[in-house]
This record gives sequence, structure tokens and C-alpha cells, in this order.
Amino acid sequence: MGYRENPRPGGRSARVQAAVHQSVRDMLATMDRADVTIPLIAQRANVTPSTIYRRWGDLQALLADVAASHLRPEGEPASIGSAREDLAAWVEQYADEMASGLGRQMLRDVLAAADSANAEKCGTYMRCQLSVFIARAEACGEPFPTLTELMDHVISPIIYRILFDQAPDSDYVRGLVTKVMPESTART
Amino acid sequence: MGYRENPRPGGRSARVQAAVHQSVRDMLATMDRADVTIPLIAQRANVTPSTIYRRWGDLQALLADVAASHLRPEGEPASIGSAREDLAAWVEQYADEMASGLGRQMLRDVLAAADSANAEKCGTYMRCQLSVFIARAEACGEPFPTLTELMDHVISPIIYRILFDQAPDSDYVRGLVTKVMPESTART
DNA sequence: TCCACTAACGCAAATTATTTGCTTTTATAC
DNA sequence: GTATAAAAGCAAATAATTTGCGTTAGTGGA
Repeated sequence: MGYRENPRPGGRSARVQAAVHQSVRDMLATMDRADVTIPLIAQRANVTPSTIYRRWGDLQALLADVAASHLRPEGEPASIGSAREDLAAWVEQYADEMASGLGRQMLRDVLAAADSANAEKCGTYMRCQLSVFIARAEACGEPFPTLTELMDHVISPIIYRILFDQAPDSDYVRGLVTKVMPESTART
Repeated sequence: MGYRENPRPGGRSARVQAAVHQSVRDMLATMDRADVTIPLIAQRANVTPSTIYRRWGDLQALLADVAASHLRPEGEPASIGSAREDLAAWVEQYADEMASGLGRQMLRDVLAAADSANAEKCGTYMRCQLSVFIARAEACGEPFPTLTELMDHVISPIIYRILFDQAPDSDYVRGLVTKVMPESTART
């Protein structure tokens, strides 16, 4: 009677989910958000509206689901130089992506849903990614901030500005990373 | 043909706005958010649904408007002791309020709206309030963080946690304030 | 004071979205 | 294979949203 969180891959349920997600992504990329409705999404995905209503509940929940799955990291962040440099590059790209129109909308969709599960998922994704840098630094004996320091003093200010203020620029983001580094490993 | 942002006080338009806002606040306080609909709000406010649709557009916009107006500071923060102590007390209360179910919902409502105007308003309110503490400290010659430091290292982490993680507790909030103070004015 | 003007409201019909009961399909386990 | 149950389809019923048009109530000028 209930819908499973993660449908078995290859099954009908998984195909429907993929089709609906794809349909949503296409529509968000090409049309005005106000025109994205469940009946339209259903039509594009070759699915009945009631299927979507029963599975996701409402448009906000569906958009939050799509946004969260897009926000899930696809792989390990690149390892080019020191952990500090890798982190700086990764954070800068992340900030750019989130500050863009689409990124901003994804953040909003994730937050707008009645259920906070998707928002918490995003927080978890973020901590996982940052942990990779911390582990690398530790492996090299490179001094590095803690996870809490990174979340509080780098990620939080970036997200806050995107949500409540103007998008942060690159200089600002680099400054945050520099300031959080221990023992003034600073450069630039 | 357009609706004015700030209706003249005492006019019919202002009365309708007040009635609708009141109706929304009552409903949010007493019933499940999923049951709060525009037709219901209209009925309680003795107004036609079409009036609300024409004026606000949709439910999200109306909720964002109500939330933002509730988030507007009502007066200067209390001045009991040093600027540092006043700030700590004020921030702690702010964090508590935002972390509560209703506070959290207000943040979400403000962010969920298609128009980011209300979210930016909230950012502005916050900077105004913090500026008061900064001005007081300066008047007393008390060393104090800058506005940017307060926004980035105190407010942002609190809001981020509320939105994407678990609600921050008092100890954590006090720690943020302590850490941002210059020259280790720290105590407890 | 009265009149013209217009923003904002009310009403109701038309449209569109959402819910729901019931049936059918399709993976999965036996 | 067959039984089972989750999930999809279909269609009728309900609820929300949009819209055209007439009415009301503040505003400003004679």
C-alpha cells in the first residue's frame, strides 16, 4: 500500500520515476517555473497525473525530490594539488553552481517542501563531500579545518547569501576558505 | 491596474490586507499547514478568493508576505549590559524562535516564494538589527565584530543548521558568539 | 459639496488541478 | 506457473484557480 523509497532498479516503478524526473528536468530547463504543472509533467512522462499525486503528493514534493537527486554528488571531488587547493576549487565551483538561477531554484525547491527529509539529505551530502577533503589532508599530515568549521564558516555563509542576499562572488568565496585554514596557510 | 506595495493606511485596501494576514496567522497557528487554502483564508477574512488571487497571486506568495511581515523587527533589541552580552542574548532568542516549528515554517515560506523580494527583506532586517549592536559597541569603545563577521559566522551557521540540519542548541549558539568576538573577550 | 476617476473588490461562469474508488498491470516469491 | 501485493491506469467527483464584467469606495479637482 505504500511506495518504497528506493524502487528496485529495472522495475516498472523505477522507469516511471526516471521518466517523471526527466520530464521535470526538461521542463525546468526550458520553461517558466510557473507553467510547470503536474498534469503537464505527467503528459510528458507518459504517465497519469494520479500516479504522480499518489507517489509524490504534490508539486513541491516532486520538485524537492528532483532537486535533491540533482544535488547528490556524482563522484569524489577532483584531487589536483594540496587538500587546501582542492577544497578551494571545489567550493568555488559549488558556490557558482548554487548561485546560478537553476541552482538557486533547486535550493528553494528542496527547502519549500513540507517534508524536510530532502533538505537534510542535502546537508548530509555536503558533509560527506567535505569529509573527503579532511581525510585527504589527514593522510598527508596537512593541517586542515574540522568539518564543523568548514560547514559553519564556509558553506553556511555562502548558502545564506544565496538565499537571503546577493550571490557571493569568487573573491568572497576564496576569502572564506583562506580564513578558515589553520595557521595561516593563507596565500592570495 | 496594479496593486500598490504599501496601501494607504485606513483605506479599504489596507483593511483587506490586515484581515487576510490575520486570517493566515490564525490558521497557521491552529491547523495543519496542508489544510490552509486560499478559499478558506478568504472565507475567514470575509473576502472573495479572487481578491486574494489578484492581489498576491498564489498561496506561496501570500505566506511569504505574512512570514516576512512577522519577521520584521518590532523595536530595538534590549540593552541590558555590554554590547557583547546584549548581542548574545538577542541571538540566542532569535535562534530559538527560528528553530521552533513556526519559525522554521516562516523561513521556508519566505524562501519558497517565486519572488525573492521577501527573502531579501529578511536579510535586510537582520543587518539592521545587528547594526544596532555594532553602533552601541562603537559608542562605548567596546571592541566588536564587523557586520560581515556577524552575518557570516553567527547568523549564517544558525540559519543553515535550521534549514538543512538539526536545530542548533543554546550552547552552540553561545559558542558562535564567543568565537566571533575580537581579542578573546570570551567568557563561558 | 459634488462629480469624475480609478484602484480594488465582489460575483459567477469557465477552466484547470486534485482527489478518490475501482480496475488492471507487472514484478516477485513460492 | 500461480498467488500476492505494490504500483499504475481510468474516470467521476470535488476543489482550486482564472477571468470577464459590474460595483464600491477612496482621491482629487472644480
